[in-house]
Amino acid sequence: MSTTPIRLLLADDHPIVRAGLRAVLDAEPDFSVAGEAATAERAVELAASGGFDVVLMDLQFGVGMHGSAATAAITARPGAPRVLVLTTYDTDADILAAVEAGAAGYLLKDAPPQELAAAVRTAAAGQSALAPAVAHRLMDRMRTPAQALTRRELEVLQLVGDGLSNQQISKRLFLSQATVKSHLVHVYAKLGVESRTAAVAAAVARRLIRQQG
Amino acid sequence: MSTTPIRLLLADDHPIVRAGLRAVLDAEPDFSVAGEAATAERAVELAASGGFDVVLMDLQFGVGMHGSAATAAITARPGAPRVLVLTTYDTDADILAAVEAGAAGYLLKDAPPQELAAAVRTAAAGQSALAPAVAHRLMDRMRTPAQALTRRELEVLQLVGDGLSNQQISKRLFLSQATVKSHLVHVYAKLGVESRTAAVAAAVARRLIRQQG
DNA sequence: CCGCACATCAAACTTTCGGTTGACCGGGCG
DNA sequence: CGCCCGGTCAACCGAAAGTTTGATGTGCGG
Repeated sequence: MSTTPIRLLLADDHPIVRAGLRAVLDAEPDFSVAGEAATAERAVELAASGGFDVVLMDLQFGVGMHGSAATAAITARPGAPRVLVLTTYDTDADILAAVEAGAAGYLLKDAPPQELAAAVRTAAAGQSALAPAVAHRLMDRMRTPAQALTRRELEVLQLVGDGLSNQQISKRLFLSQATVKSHLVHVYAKLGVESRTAAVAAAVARRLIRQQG
Repeated sequence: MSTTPIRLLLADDHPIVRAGLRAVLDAEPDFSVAGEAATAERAVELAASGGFDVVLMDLQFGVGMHGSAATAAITARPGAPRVLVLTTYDTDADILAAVEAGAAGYLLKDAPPQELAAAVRTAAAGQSALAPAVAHRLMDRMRTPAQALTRRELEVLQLVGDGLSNQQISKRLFLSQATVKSHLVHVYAKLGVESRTAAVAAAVARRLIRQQG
């Protein structure tokens, strides 16, 4: 083992979660929590200033930059620390965004502490660390490609989420109702649901569309 | 100050959050974390066995009983500990359910530690502890009772937002479809919409219900 | 005690949505 | 070039959602 501890940066908007991570990780002799950030912007700033080996990054911050954007900003720099995403949701959109942003791992917050510590060591060693459940979801996606919604399908789905009827959507987009239905049928198939409200719920959960707020 | 510490029970499905709460609260000289529960069921069990003054209760557990149900179960017993709800969302549906279940307070997880400690002391003293943002929402509701949704209506609407059909909702809540429709008709009238998706969109915009994410 | 709000249910009705089938067109690619 | 995919549309039918009317029970406050 190395003689210098692994220096960690904790990025989460919840003080309670930061305290929990600090308590759990500082208990490990080879770890050293060297900084905390309550916003994604602050995490990018601190990571750029150097002095960290691994960043533990939340995805959903109350306000401001999203964790995946921060991850991309951090990993884009040469000699950047490894970023380990630690979040509550294991949705496809979140996982893919994190992986594409260059995350070295993806863990769920309900993971037991020893699993978390192991993942940090794996990431520090330059390897990938995916939670079993997350790895499983990625495998699923690979097995069934063509899950991605087309631009037009997302456009229709967004309007459904805004509360419009097929009639209203068809007028808004200068389409026939038949076309709107056609798009929605494809959306239902891709999302694995069978109603418009379920499609919206699934799409919001996967961050495919935005919900006002 | 009293000579005996306030004994706490932490109920949250995330080990990290429990560790964080423990770290933050054990630092207070007059607090003593006397137990942890990873499920709502376990929290009810432990609370019933006695030995706690205040329960810190999360609302969303990954599986099993909901936090508001657990709160109701705990506060229903004579000599029960005070329950302080500590969650991520400040929607009407969650807040009303918690308050009606007998919660002594409602805090958000992004609250600073000292606010949390203060709320625990307030709850232990037998008073109500509401986060400022939450208190404000409750005030708003009182001021405009006309279009306020009843608890039952919110409950139905939340399930609609989760993508369930009337049939599924009726089974989930042990109602007839007629009753579900009846509630929705009232919801539509109060929100000024005329479809379920529009109702969900309006409710999310007004933060009446929670949309995952 | 009476009224009112809330929650519950029933039945019949209209409208919208969901699912299917089939079709046309334009563009990208082997 | 021929093929497939994305986007467009039509007609149809059954299922679900939404509308209307009306009714019952319960609890709370004037």
